[in-house]
Amino acid sequence: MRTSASVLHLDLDAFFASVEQRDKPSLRGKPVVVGGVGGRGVVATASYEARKYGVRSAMSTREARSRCPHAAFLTGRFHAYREASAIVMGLLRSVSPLVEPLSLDEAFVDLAAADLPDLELATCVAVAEDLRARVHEATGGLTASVGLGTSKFIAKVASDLDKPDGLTVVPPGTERDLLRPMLVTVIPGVGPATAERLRRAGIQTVADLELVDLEELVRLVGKAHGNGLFHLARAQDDRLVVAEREAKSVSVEGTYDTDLTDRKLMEGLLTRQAGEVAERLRKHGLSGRTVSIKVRLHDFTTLSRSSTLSSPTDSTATVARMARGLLADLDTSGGVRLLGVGVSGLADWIQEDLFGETTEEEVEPLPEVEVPSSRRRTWSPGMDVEHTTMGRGWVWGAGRGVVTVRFETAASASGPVRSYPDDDPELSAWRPADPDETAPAPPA
DNA sequence: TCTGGGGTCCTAGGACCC
DNA sequence: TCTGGGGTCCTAGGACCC
Repeated sequence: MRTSASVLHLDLDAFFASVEQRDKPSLRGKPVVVGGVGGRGVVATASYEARKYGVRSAMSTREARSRCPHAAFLTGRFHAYREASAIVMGLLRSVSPLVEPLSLDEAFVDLAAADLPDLELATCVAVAEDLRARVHEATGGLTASVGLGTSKFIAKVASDLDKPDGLTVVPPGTERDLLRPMLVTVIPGVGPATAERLRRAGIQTVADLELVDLEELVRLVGKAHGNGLFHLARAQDDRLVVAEREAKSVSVEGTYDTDLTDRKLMEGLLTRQAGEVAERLRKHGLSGRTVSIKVRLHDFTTLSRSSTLSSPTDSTATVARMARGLLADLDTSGGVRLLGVGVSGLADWIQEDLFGETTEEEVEPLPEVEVPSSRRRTWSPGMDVEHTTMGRGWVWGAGRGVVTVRFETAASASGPVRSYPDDDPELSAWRPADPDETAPAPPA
C-alpha cells in the first residue's frame, strides 16, 4: 500500500447529458435523458434534473418516460462525447504520463508518476483542484468529480462522495474507518447477485464483511472473488494504474424492437454485424481465432456459441460464415430479441498471406475448424414466395437495420409481415412504387 | 412490449496430452 | 488390469462494470 494519497480518480458528471446541455442551451436546467429511444431502449445517462424524478442509468426508457414525461429524450452523439473525452484525457496526461481510462468519462491518474515536488496531501489536492478547473475551462463547462486516495479502490469511492462537481480526499490511514459503515456494494465487483448472497449470510456493510474469514468468503462467492473481497474489505488494494491495455475481444450486438423469427433475416443481420466486427479488427490491425454469436430469446434467456479457428482471421467472409453456421445450431422459433457477433483470442499480428492481396469479394476457402457431426448442417434459407401474389408490399417500419414490410395477398390487402435487413436487394422490389399511395392501416 | 452495448473476468466441465 | 495426477485449451454461461 502506498503511504500518500497519490491515486486520483476523475469522473465527469452526468457526462452524456452534460455534453448535450452544453451544446444546446435550451436544454440547460432541464431534465435530459440520453439513451435508447426505441421500444427497448435503456437510459445511458440522466441529467441531475431528470434524476430528481427518479430516472437512473440502465432504467428502461419506457419507465423513464413515465417518471419524467417532459424530459428531452436523446439518442446520443457519440463523436461529441469522444471529442470531449479526448480533451479531458489529454489534460490528465499533461499531469501524469500514467493515466488509465476506464470509459469515456472516467480515468485513474497516478500522481506518483507525475513530476511533482512531493506527494504531500496539500500538493495532491492542489493538483486535483487545478485539474478540475482546467477540465471545466477546456470542455466549455463540463464538471468533474475527483477522488484522491492511497489506492484505486479508495480514490474511486472518494470521487463518488461529493457529486457533482466535488473533490474528496481520503487521508492515508483513514481508509478503513471510511469504508466500515458503507454497504458492501461500494466494493467494485459486488453487484446485485453477490450482494444478495452476502445478505443471506448476514453481511451488509463492509464492517460485517471484515468479520468474515477468508475460507468462509471463498465458500460464499468463489475463490477469486472471495480473495478480492477479503482484501478490499480491509482497504488492501495493490492494483497498479496501467496506461495501456490490449483489447481482448471485439463485438457488435443489437436488440430489435420486435422479435425476429425469420432465419433469413437473422442470417442477414449476423452477416452485417460480422462485417462491422471484421472492419474494426482490420482498422486496429487485429485478427482473432474465436468467433462467437450471442442470441437473446424472446424470454430473455441468452445463448452463446463459439468456434475456434486454427489461425486468426480478420475476414468478413470468414467471420460471417462462421456466425451463420453457429446460428444453425439454435432453436429460435420462439423469437429473438438480440443478435450479436464477436471475435476473441486476438492476435496483434496479421497472418502472412502467401497468395498476395485478398479482396473481400473473393470467396475464401472454408476455415479449418472441427465441427461435431451433430452440428454439421447446412442452412439453406430461400425466400418463400407465397406473399408475392399481388406484387405489392408496404414498408411498415424501419430501424436498426431492419425494414418491416407488410405484403398484400390475393386474399387480403393487409397480409403477412416480413422483415429484411435494410440493404437486402430483395427489399427494393418491395417498396411501393407510388409515394403518394397510402399504406393500409396497421392491424389492431 | 420490463431489462442497451461494449467490454472484462471467473467458473466448471470435458477433451486431450504427458 | 487398474488407477493416477497436472496442465492447457475450448466451450457455455453468468456476474459485473460504465
